[in-house]
Amino acid sequence: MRHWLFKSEPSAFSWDDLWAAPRRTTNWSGVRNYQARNFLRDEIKKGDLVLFYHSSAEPTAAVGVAEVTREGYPEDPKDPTWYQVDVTAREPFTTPVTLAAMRKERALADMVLLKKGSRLSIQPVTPDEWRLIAKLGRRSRPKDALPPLTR
DNA sequence: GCCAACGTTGGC
DNA sequence: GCCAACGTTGGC
Repeated sequence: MRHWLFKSEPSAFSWDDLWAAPRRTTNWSGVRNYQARNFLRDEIKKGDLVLFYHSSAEPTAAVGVAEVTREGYPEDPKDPTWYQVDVTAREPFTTPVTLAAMRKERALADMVLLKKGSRLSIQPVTPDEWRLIAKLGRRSRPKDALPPLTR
């Protein structure tokens, strides 16, 4: 099982939009970059986990975990140039992991997200990076609390 | 709003 | 195949 980070501008589609969607699921479409397309088409598998990242937001941050529930399929079956997957929201972070917080972690220095000029909207995350970000995202969650509302 | 960095397009 | 021009991304 692999890990990924998907960017979305919350003004276009936010974590809360995904959480509110039927079956908390959406088709992740509209990606128009070939490297990201190749991930969607060839490498992202059902059961992979996704960090949902808010770009162009205040703050920019990873805000929750989603799961890939359908592998890559063409947006248009007659012209299989662009691919989509389905993702289902699994867990909102109790504490969003901001871009600034990630930059402070030496262990995350090599993250694709943090590379200068990097703007890939679908990117791989290593298991170590995932572990740390998930840990940061789950801070301060009372043991016996219900999953929090996202807003 | 600014602008650096990037990806794509198209003339040659 | 080169590369300038252009449009977009996304942090600040």
